[in-house]
Amino acid sequence: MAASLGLAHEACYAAYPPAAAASSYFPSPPPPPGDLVAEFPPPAAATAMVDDYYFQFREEMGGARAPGCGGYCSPPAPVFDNGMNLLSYGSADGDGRRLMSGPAGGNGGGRPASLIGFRTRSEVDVLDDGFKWRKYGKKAVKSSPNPRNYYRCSAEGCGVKKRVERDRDDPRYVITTYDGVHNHAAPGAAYVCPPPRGASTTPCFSPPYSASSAPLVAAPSWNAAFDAWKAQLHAAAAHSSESSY
DNA sequence: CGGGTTTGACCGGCGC
DNA sequence: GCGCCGGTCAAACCCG
Repeated sequence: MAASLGLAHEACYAAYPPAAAASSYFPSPPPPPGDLVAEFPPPAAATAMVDDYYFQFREEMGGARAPGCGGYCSPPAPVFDNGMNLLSYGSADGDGRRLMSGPAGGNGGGRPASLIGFRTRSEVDVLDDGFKWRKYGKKAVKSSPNPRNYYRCSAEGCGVKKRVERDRDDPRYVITTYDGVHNHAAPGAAYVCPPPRGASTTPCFSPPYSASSAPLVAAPSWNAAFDAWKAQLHAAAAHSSESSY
């Protein structure tokens, strides 16, 4: 079965300052590929490369500026059915340990069915991503001075979970890890648009424009674009392995 | 009163 | 086997 890309929602996370939109999303430079995939065997070079390219992809696709707010909006945060282990993103914390874990994340049974995490520079801990979440736990983790919060999708029958915690090294960043694929549409796509720097830090939660006219990368095209990227990467990886090994 | 949050307890995996 | 740790449960609590 081909790995499918299940779109999580149509929200966007914004980060500022705008001038550094891309680097606001991800560490600069990105964490070493080895860290990204260390938890998910096999840590094939190709996989690491895909992860690396994924950063670039999101940076390139994430520069669309949302009118009416001071931030830049990233593409929708995807939740992937990644049988291909493509999107396991997690920056290593200070100890070099994984940030992501979970029933499927442990090495006991293979890779996670769908797991993606990302960093967002935000002063609010919980970013509205268009889905309704219910908090079910809070835990102090040894590897970080900041507590980790656990959320579950409130939709009946939807088992998607997410973990939210402040970056240990830079508390200005929120690390959100999604685990699972939503089996329903977002109840209300929300756009989180931090105001310009210096202004109130209260995010706006209503879309500043209709989804149809949004200059953001629309969900389907984002998926399609990423699919194209994957195809390129696999082709490149195949070519590279042929010529290098 | 219903739904969400808080928080301590509990459980299972893992390393020693 | 034991202790540590992360993840989850569930009762109490809070709030609209």
